[in-house]
Amino acid sequence: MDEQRIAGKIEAFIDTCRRHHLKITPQRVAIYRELLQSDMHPSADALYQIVQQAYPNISFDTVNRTLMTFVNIGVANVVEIFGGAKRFDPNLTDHHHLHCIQCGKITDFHDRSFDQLEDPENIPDDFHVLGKRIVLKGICSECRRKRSIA
Amino acid sequence: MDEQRIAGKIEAFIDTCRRHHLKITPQRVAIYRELLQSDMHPSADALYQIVQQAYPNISFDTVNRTLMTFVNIGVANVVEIFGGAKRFDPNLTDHHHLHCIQCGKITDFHDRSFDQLEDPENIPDDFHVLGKRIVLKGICSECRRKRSIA
DNA sequence: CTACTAAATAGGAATGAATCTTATTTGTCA
DNA sequence: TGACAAATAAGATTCATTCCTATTTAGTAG
Ligand SMILES: [Mn+2]
Ligand SMILES: [Mn+2]
Ligand SMILES: [Zn+2]
Ligand SMILES: [Zn+2]
Repeated sequence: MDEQRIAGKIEAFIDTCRRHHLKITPQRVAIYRELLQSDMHPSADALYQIVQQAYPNISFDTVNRTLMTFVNIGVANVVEIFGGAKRFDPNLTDHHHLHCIQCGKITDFHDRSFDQLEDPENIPDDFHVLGKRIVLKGICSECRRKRSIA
Repeated sequence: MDEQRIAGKIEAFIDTCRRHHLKITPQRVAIYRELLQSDMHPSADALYQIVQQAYPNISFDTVNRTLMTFVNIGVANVVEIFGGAKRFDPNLTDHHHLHCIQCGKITDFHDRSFDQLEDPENIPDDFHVLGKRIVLKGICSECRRKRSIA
């Protein structure tokens, strides 16, 4: 993502914060920026390690709390995992995930036909669907290579 | 699931254990039986509470370790979650999940057209797909009712 | 610009989930 | 039946998350 686009996203983020009467703190903006720049669906701790480089005495709690705030105001999501630490995603567009069961890497993929799937008929008719995601479990290229060597 | 069907499943389970050179312990069978009987995708702790009634001095570690063994030998799966404790699923058939973001309940649904979806074209061609699941996030009927009251 | 106030932060304690360690018990098989 | 590797119970440890509280700060009104 180029710096132009990031700047725009951060503008919009700041607007959203204002709408929710949240203060624009340097920590919040830094965390949001690093989340945007990362394409790996980082955990709170992974992001903490990164943000810490610029803010040496930021606390883990601030990173974690802030990420959950992002989820609450709708600028990020927690993604589906199979255990371990929560992983965060700033990509709000319709998309889906590849999940490497070997190394835990989570990769985006886009697919119009998946996005356009109708909600199924045979679900309890009083379940109110808010979002849909396809998760593909498998082995990523890197792990495949390592495997074929081993 | 009727007792007939459960008995059959347990037979098959015992065979699988033998094939993997795993001992048939009363704990293993009890944990597997309770997992089968539960349709709520229980956590290790939830299952521990249940199995404990019949085996008062079973340990949590045994339940947890045993569930992970089930995953390893392919008689159960860890299902996709958005944080919190792992949830286990003995249903190996092609199916998908409704996820209540309010109460955390995970409900099965079956849908032929979802099962039959082709793997998408535009994924890294060296990602080896092992399984596909659709997750619908939303609000379940109970939580909807509670909400409309509140 | 200054002062005020509610919100946010840092840092550490507490809780929850999963795993590890070790002594003991128990299936399995000869 | 006896030997032995595997499995278990119980508690300790590690990792993830949330809570607590004193301090700092963004936003705002004067
Ligand atoms: Mn994503
Ligand atoms: Mn299921
Ligand atoms: Zn991988
Ligand atoms: Zn619910």
